Amino acid sequence: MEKTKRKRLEKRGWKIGSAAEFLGLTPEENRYIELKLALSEHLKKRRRSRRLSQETLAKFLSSSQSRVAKMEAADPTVSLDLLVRSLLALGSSEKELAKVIASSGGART
Amino acid sequence: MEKTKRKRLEKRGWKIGSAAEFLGLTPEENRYIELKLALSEHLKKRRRSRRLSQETLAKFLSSSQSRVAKMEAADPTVSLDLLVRSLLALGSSEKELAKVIASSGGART
DNA sequence: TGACACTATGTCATATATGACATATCGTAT
DNA sequence: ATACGATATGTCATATATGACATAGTGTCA
Repeated sequence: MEKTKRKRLEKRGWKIGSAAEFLGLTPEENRYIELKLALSEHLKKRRRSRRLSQETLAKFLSSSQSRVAKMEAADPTVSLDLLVRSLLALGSSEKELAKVIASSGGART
Repeated sequence: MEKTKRKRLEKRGWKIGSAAEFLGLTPEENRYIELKLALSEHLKKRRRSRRLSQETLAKFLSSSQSRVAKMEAADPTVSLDLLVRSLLALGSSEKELAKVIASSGGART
């Protein structure tokens, strides 16, 4: 289960941290990454519910298709700034962002 | 009141947007900035409640006093990433972040 | 007054993020 | 099969963020 996660993250290019302990990430790095993952998944959902292609969304955001793809893949080179600005541009409310972020934590209801 | 805000932001180095309309910012830019302001204020609060100096916090974050000052001043050169990572490092929960972000919106209770 | 801890501001070399582009892969029709 | 729209992946030049450092300002205490 943690192995799976490791693969999932390594595959995505996350080679964070230094020492070869546990998963190689500190709890804080982990929470930060989970937060980005949650936002990127939400972005994908929102785009799809609007029936937009990555290309169309990219133009709307003055970005490029490849960057949108990377956002949705939670590529390590995409910043929280870009994710948040994109979601705001897509019409997400602060409350909505808050919900997504809160859920990236304990996933408690 | 809006004049005040403009000064407040311009003074801080925010020279966003292009055209000279209203405040020079689109609603999305504005919401993005408010979000950063909310986080930076929260960071200041959290640091103070822990009775840490900027210098001490900086070392803890492997950063520098000047960058901490800029974080707290919501300087345009500080990223959401840095703000969020700092707050997580300071022990903020996802729920807490969510609250701060939600409040940066309508400020509804 | 000066000395002090703390904070703010400006600059810079380096590190990281970004849009753009090419190209590959996938899905799903015909 | 092939063709086509969408998505993924890799690279690169440029843009932006970062830590570090110097220095200036601010408050407080003797």
